[in-house]
Amino acid sequence: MAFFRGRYLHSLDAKGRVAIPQRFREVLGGGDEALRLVMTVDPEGCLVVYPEAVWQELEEKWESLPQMNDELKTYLRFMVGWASDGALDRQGRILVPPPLREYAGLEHDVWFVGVLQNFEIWNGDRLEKATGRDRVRSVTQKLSGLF
Amino acid sequence: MAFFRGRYLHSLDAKGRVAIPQRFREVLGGGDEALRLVMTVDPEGCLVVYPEAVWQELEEKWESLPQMNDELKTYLRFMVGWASDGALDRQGRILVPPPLREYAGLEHDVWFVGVLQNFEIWNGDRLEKATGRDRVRSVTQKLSGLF
DNA sequence: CCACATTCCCCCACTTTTCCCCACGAATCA
DNA sequence: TGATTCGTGGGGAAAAGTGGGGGAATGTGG
Repeated sequence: MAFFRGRYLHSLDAKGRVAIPQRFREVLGGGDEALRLVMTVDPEGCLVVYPEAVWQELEEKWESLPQMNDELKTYLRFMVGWASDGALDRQGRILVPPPLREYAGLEHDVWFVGVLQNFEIWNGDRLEKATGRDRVRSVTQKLSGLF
Repeated sequence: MAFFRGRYLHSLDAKGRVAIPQRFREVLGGGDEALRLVMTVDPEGCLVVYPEAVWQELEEKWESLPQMNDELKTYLRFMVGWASDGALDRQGRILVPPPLREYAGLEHDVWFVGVLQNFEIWNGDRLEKATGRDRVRSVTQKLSGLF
């Protein structure tokens, strides 16, 4: 299994396009088909991008859950409601739809961050706050039970 | 099982490359295949380097945990988000990507420090602060229950 | 149903980074 | 003192990221 790893600084051009880091394209392209992906938002304030196959597994899981649950409905309104699917253009870029761009506060410089099964797209300042050393140290304490 | 031990002063060249100490290469190359490794960051402010096999075990463990957990997500954003995998070039060097170089404050002189299963790469001043006698003395006290 | 504006995607061109390869110098050992 | 090993430096081809022009597609308003 190949995973998304690492962080890369890329730039969103005037047309709202960004190049996906080459390393991420390799992971996406397990078999070298179309490289389709689904992009949505994360409550932390960034965008999340899934390979289409991974996203579809999530959808099936959601489908199988009790649909009357209000919390689930709220969650789906968020995750699915923001979702945008697309493919890479021939230069390996994706187009970030204006609402998503605005949600994540993306200007010219954006960070790609790999987190195993998917990757995220961040505004630099927000990323720094979310992954600062202090924050990580305190989180590590709480996790120590898990592994 | 061979372990990483000792400290070595090497230099990062203008292109961001450093030679891995020969003793470490021997440990990495249990069988003399590709010598692949994964480099990431540590909250203490240095870089950590794992043989690829060791790193993959970590990833598998993380994958098996509940993915909705916010603390885990923060942790992965940090550990995996900074990770960079690579191989040694024919001179036994690795390329330290600019974001990692900056994170760890690496300039020309860098220290390699072996810590059993993995090794670290340090800026000299930071290493001195992190391993000063006073600090180690106080830490040793707290450990006395463990062994 | 037809103009018109807008969005999207292809192509091309430029710059920067990465990764080969070769070569030098210091240290070690015979 | 020659030979080998190890760390260091640089040249150059290839790859990756960036930006812009223009045609096709889409959607909107008359």
